[in-house]
Amino acid sequence: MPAGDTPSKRSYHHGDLRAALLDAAIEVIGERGLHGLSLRECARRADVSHAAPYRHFADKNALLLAIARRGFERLAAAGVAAMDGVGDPRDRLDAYGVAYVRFAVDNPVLFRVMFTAELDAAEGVEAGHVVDKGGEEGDEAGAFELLVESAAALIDDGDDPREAALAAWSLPHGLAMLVLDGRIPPAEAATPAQVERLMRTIFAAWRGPLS
Amino acid sequence: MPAGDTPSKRSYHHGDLRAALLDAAIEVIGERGLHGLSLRECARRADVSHAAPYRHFADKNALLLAIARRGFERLAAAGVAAMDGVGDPRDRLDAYGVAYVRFAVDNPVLFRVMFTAELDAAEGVEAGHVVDKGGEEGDEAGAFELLVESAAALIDDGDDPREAALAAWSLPHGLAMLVLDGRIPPAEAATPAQVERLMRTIFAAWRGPLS
DNA sequence: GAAAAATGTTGACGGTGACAACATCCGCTG
DNA sequence: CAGCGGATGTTGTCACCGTCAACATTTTTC
Repeated sequence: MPAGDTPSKRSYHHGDLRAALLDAAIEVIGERGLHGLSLRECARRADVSHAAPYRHFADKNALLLAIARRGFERLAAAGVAAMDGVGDPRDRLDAYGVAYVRFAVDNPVLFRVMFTAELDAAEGVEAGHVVDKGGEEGDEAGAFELLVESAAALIDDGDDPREAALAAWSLPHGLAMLVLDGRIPPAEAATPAQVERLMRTIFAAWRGPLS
Repeated sequence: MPAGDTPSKRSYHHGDLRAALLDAAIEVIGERGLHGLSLRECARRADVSHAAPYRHFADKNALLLAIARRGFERLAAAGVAAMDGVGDPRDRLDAYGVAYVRFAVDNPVLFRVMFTAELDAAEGVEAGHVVDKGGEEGDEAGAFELLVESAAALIDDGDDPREAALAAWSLPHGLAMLVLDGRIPPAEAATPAQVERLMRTIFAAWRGPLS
């Protein structure tokens, strides 16, 4: 029973290892990339033995899934917040798109894990938002539903608003991916402000569709 | 010399191990996903010892990069072919987008490796096409240049055609990603024909921008 | 206060990427 | 045709990783 422990050390138990592991994982991915992530390294950074993570995550994949879940929650919140108070449906789609790309640029690791991991095929994530199977509330409607509603106001009756929403989703998603992959010349997307301007230009050019 | 060799065993040397490894790798990724790829498994499938791949690829990353290179070549070819003979600039953009998504759906492994791998940061790939440093011909202009040209004919003088081309690139790219990730409800994108119809609907809705 | 559940540790196993040293084969020069 | 050198494939090895089982410690519950 080690007595004189440093301010942080909680002797045997960690306190909130689960959260610490998630943070460590995000940090590691940011430094070494997704394939450079290892549970052991996360354990090391959390000052814990190499097998400790298995008390909180069944699997390496489970850890990534938890990260993705966190990301989807934040993305949905950002989308909802961006559309909040915006009345015109087209402006709502614009606002959503801008928030979407902004989120991706501000949280590259989360966004990558959300959409790059192969945990996709594995259940737990669906249609852009996390599925809470047997979850507590399940009140997370997903920002996609709001997209559909906004798109519905823009198209002819009889057309499928979900397809319009997909169009409204695909553009920011593609742009975000290209920016994150560095596929857009740095000259075009060096600073965040530049990215936002580019985004707005593109969305403006794209305005007028969906009808 | 070649001689009448039995279909398989070529005594000591393989014949064309490099290509065999690429094929094996694509196969493995298709079966087990990107993170399930291992050089040793590729070597096994090529009937070769576990270190043989290192005579052809400096690195696991080098293998992936070679796959990405192959993909970009084919994608560019498909894009060029799709636009060939199409006169109207807007129709050219449409044709490119359709070919783009079609390529992604038809070659999910290639597309994934092209845009998901972290080899992006490492040089060798740039702005959607492979950079042939000191390569032989380097005549690969990249389909992106054709996009820029087509977009240039659609926008006001003074606007940057590259930004318009980015808009024209982002939409199919995002759609392709979402389809590949299974993020689009299967009901919307179950069969290839369905995907193509969806694509055309989206592009039609999107028509009229860029001016 | 003891049993039970939760959490953390140690040790082990097979698989993997990467390298070094060695073996074999091919093509070329003389 | 001899043989030599480079290309290609092999064996052996090392550290690291994911995962599990067995064990230790702490907290919670009755």
